[in-house]
Amino acid sequence: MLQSKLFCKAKKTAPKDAEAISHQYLARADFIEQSMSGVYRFLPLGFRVLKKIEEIIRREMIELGAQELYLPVFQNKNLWLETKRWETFDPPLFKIKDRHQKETALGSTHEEEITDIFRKRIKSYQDFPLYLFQIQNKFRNEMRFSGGLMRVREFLMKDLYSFHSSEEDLIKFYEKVKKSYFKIFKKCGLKPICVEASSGTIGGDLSHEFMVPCSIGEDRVLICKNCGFAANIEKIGEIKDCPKCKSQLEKNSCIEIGHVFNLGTKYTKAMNAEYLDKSGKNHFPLMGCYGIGLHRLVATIVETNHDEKGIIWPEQVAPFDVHLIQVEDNAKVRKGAEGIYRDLQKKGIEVLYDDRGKSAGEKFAEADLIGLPLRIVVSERTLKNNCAEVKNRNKKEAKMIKVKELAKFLC
RNA sequence: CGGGGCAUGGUGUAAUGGUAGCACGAGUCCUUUGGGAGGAUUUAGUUCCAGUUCGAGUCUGGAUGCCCCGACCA
Repeated sequence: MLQSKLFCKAKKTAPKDAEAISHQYLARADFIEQSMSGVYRFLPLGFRVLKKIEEIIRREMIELGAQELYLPVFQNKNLWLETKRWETFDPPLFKIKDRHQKETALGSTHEEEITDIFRKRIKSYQDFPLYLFQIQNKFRNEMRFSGGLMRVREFLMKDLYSFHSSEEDLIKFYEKVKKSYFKIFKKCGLKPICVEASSGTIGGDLSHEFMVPCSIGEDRVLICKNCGFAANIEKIGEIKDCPKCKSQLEKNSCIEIGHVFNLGTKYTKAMNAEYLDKSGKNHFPLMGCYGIGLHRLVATIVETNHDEKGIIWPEQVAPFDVHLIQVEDNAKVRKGAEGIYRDLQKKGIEVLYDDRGKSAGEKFAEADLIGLPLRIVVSERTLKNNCAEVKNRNKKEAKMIKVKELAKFLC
């Protein structure tokens, strides 16, 4: 991608309302733009990040044996009446009326939808287990929106639902999903801790949250450094000593980036979704649901991967792999840079090529702000030795690499 | 939903009730190019509706929007 053609234009100043560092950098680097309170537009750079994360998650879900589907945003009121969640307003639904005054809602979660699909076509024990997931926008009528992408009213979410014929099978899968979540978050450059949580309004007997320690986090988590026990303060209250080993607990602010629930038979019972076992007896299947909020994930990645100059994208979620910068806009330098641009692209490396006539300092500052993992500088000075300068965004020192060996060096 | 705050070009800011100005950005042209360059030129603003006043960005009332704190959440 030629930066001269890139729709996103870096800015020197952030909107004055942006307090969270992730909000400031994402806005300044022009990844996102606010449209209204709690609603954000993803511009081309931001969208590329979203797509990268989506693909990491999708691959892991498929690895788990889950099948992807796509459910409607419009939710049937009757389904929500069945589970008695329509009136409780929990999770906070956006209720709307059509022109015939018929009520419907925008999806805030999809347990009702998925259970309805399930009960219409699963009748036998032979169909278990079943795993279905989607990556789709959720709408939540929260009391308040805050922190840029941290808490918004419309956000992209991966939601996975599992159906089981035995508790044992559910627990086994539940643990598998937890492992898979750790893999996903690691690829996103995050090191979350898994904590016991209260299930809140989604319901169920058991749930775990994935928490990333961060000062702007809204959750308070108690961690035992001795035995590794960790729990949301919401679940266990303000206790001082570890319930497992009696050591002193440490209090941490955390961002919740994922949540897994053992729902038991809450939804299958409420919606009368039954199946027949071997002996022809009716049973309610057990359910699990597992969510990751992608907008918050983007914000959390930036919150925990930046320096005073800008974002430092983890490799796998960066909008491009390489930021190629030409210093001095003359025929020789341009020819050198264009050659590298073509070579790298041929190798399947995604390159953002700064071909603009801006000053070197300005280009470097913008490159640091945008935060691609690798920066390659081409100038008269480097070309004199048939070299280009290669620098990691998260390192101070740069290396001179022969232009001919660049592609090989990077692969 | 309760409490607090703010509202001026795209962004950040100024203007005793009396000419809406500055900087950055953006556009065009020229000169520049190793850490946010210079010149020329162009562009664009008082959230909305009432009221007070000879005169309102400024005062009053209302609406709307946005931010922060609490409860809620991925």
